[in-house]
Amino acid sequence: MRLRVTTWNVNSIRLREPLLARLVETLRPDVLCLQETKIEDDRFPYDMVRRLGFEHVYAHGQKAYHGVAVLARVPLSEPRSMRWCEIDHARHAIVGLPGGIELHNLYIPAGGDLPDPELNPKFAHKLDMLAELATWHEAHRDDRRHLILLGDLNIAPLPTDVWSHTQLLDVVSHTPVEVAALDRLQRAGGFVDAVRTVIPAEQKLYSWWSYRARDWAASDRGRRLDHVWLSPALAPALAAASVLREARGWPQPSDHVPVSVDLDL
DNA sequence: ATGGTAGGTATCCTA
Repeated sequence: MRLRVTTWNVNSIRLREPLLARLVETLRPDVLCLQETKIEDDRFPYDMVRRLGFEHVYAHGQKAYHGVAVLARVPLSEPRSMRWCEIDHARHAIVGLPGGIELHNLYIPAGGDLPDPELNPKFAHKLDMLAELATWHEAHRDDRRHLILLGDLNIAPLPTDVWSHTQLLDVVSHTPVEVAALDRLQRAGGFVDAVRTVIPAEQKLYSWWSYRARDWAASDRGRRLDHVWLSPALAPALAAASVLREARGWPQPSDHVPVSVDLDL
């Protein structure tokens, strides 16, 4: 069985119905993981996503901010959420997928503008959530398990994951302290960066472009903030990975584009 | 160096 799993920060699900339809036409993902749905669960557009072919849905959202959801053509098991840093943000959905896979859909805090946890509580929250996740994965690691960790991690770890490594070293999303926190989480689960397995680290690769650019494509000042990681036992199933750059040019776009992997199970 | 845009909400927050 081949499973296509896609992650996409939609920046409001209510505004993206036409783009979700276009994504389904373009990629036909079997599992579509969303972040920044910005809607409470009882108002989630279940009918709309069912019309797009996703019969199985787990939404974990809140009003106006954050919110994650998993839409699937295949059955989901044991849907649940996790709460971190004793803050009630909807940032983490977990579901079981066929083949004994456990999927973690994450929306890591963006972290504000100032990269100093003493002065900026949003940056402190970002580092704290990453640290708590790392500790959790260290404690629960079992290399026989099939895990997918994906989502908007709001960090571009490699020099080629940003348009200018030197100019972004003190910009939140690419600071050394964030990259170290993300590395610790990756090592905690032994996770393989699926997209960089397929697309070499020498190649510039972005999944987000600011809305504020006059011409996002011409300036191309992007960052790779969206990731798909696989646990060691699942990594051999990786068959393909891609970033749908063209989606940034679709009408009324999200500032993020979909990132996908194909798994042969 | 600064400000630029988008989305949700209810007048300013977050990204």
